[in-house]
Amino acid sequence: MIERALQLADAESLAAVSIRRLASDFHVTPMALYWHVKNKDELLAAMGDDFYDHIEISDLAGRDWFEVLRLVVERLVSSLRRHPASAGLAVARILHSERGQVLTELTLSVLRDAGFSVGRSADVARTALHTAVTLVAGLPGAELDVPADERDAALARKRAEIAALPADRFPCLRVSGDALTGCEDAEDYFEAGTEFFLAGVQAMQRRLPSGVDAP
Amino acid sequence: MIERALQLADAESLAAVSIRRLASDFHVTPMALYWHVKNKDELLAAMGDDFYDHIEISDLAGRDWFEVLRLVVERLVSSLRRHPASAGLAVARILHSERGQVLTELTLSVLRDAGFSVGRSADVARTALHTAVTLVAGLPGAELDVPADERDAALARKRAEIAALPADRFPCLRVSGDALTGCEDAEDYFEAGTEFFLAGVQAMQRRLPSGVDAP
DNA sequence: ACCTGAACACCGTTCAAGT
DNA sequence: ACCTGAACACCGTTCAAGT
Repeated sequence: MIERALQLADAESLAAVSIRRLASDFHVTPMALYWHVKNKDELLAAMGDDFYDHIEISDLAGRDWFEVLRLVVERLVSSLRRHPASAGLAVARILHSERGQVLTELTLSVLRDAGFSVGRSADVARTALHTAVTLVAGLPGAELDVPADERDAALARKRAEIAALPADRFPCLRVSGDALTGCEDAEDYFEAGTEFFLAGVQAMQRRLPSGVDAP
Repeated sequence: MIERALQLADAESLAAVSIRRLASDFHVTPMALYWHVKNKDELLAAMGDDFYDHIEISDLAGRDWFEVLRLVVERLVSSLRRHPASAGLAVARILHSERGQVLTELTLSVLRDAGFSVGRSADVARTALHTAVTLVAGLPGAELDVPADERDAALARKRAEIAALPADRFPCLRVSGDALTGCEDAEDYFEAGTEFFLAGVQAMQRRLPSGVDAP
């Protein structure tokens, strides 16, 4: 049922996921679902939890802090990519999911070891999750708020609108139209996004008082 | 009407914004609103456009590219902070809003001048917007998905749950509970988030072949 | 243990009609 | 130019009842 909801979100949109719609997919009355789930919020929660249930974390311990951080973002990204239309649900669930808790604890602990203060560690950990979610949910050209069979048309419309802009006032925008609305290589995109985040963290660490832990 | 919708989103939640609810606030039938707005999507679009209508851009030209980039993020953030619960609506509207187009053109043009390729400029510009939205919508402790009068209680519940975690397995999480769920100083938070983004951009620029434009 | 039927309070939206 | 009434197809949810 959760799996079906995640599929439905990707195929049509997260907005298309409803108790009644799922019930009719299962040839059952809407009220039948209330046996399996307390209410719709719990359904969405279970969808968000799913992402953490599919992340490998047991092999992360005992590595360099920076490598752990990179792996955490990479694994978040690849887990979220399984169901991009629901990726946003993961943020609210990380501290309610058992594995989300373990992942957070591990991330915070390597950041503290690297010299970040409690506050900064929390900032970086939060940003790691937000980065992963934003990368996946914001993949240019994915058009996740639109049914799958209308995505090509929606994207074409978007590009036509940019191309129709006056060339004298919007020269950069016009040459960047395709780059803004689409993505040549998704793997490159996710790797670049992850590197961008890691570069920010490194810059932050360089400003730390070296040799001693931050307060 | 748009202003009322934005207020309602902040006071209760974006989900509370409905045609029928707005109509009843104005002591009018739901169908009356359809005279002023084509449908609900157009209402949400107008809410998203509002953010760009309140950004000053005319004084941005003729400055150093890095200063422009900082100002763009800062102004996006302060405009989005006017109505944080609706901040997410801005992403879909930037290229449909007149001032959003101008802002994007300006941003892309300073990035191109700084030596970034078309693709990288698009990446950085997109990330600038996503950063601003994520910072505002993700302000720890804001609890924007919950009615304003339940936010304190929701936050307290969240913190209690973290405090109830087993101390042996989640030591870092427990000491970071408050830092993860709340924010001591919002101004510091937004400034640090902006600096984090800018540090990533700087790291990216340092990798550029110097003296020549990237392909 | 799992599902149904009837009911209620909500949604967005259309269309013809009113002033 | 601006609003209403009635109607339709959707929502989530409760509660008592069925097997």
